[in-house]
Amino acid sequence: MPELPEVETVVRGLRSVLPGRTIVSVRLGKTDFIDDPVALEELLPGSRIESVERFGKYIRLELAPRHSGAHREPRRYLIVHLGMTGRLVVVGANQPAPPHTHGFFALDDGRELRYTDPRRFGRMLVVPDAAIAAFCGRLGEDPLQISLATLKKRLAGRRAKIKALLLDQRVVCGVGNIYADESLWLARIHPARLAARLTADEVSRLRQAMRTVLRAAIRLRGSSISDFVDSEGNRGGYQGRHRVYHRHGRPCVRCGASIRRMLVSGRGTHFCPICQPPPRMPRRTARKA
DNA sequence: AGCTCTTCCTGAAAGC
DNA sequence: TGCTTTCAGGAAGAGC
Repeated sequence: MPELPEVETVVRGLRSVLPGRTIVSVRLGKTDFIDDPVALEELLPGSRIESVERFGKYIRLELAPRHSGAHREPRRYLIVHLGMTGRLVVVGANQPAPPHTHGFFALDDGRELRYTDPRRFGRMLVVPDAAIAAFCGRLGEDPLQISLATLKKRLAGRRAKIKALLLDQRVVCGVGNIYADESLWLARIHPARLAARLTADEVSRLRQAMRTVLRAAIRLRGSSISDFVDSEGNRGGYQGRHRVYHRHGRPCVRCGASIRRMLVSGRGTHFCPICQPPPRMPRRTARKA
């Protein structure tokens, strides 16, 4: 499942080939994951790609304004979220397309940007210049950028479990299930701890753990669990470095205890029961007699 | 308001 | 062995 390191890997690949290229035509397959398919078909052809950026788990292609006659259209952005199983690759337009390829964006150099997504949990939309700040503004800060003071502020007073908040993109953006579990293990914090109950030192360790884990994962070009591949179709290398994710029943590399799996806020959650001590049970309300 | 649960979808894995 | 059932998960929206 593409999270921050996987999306960063895809973005770096796309950045090496897309800027300067113009989209010449658009062909779509299934469109139920696209906000406005007609907008993609009408607004993208003739648009030159200026830059490729990541924000959270989103990919943002900046498109230069088109000129229609004397009229200059607004700058636009193509926003792509890979969801669970989305792939964004650039290949020769004559290459056969794998099943579930629902977006074909032909480029002016004979290649094609393609979007493949079996489960269609991804998302694709065009956002005009005037709306892009609001769209990006809904997200919290990037976990590689956020200051300790800001993170403390975001968690202060929150009675949700810390893992649920790490997955909430309005708190920090880009962390998903794998890197939430890996970061909490490195910081020695149980995923079901309430955010408001974390000590200042624990919040600091958590921030540092996210930075360590995410940077290492970027360095290894992400985790290929199910079918993640980068923009050239290559698998990542970080799946071999997972310490808890999908390791339930196997020994903790730090203390040897058996890694456990539980549900936290409906998510499969992996942790070490020794290194990550569980929260004390909430005080039971007084019972009559 | 804040938090958790449900829903969407398909392929892989578990179950019989 | 092979078919059927269950499950995983990002994020929007419903429900409590």
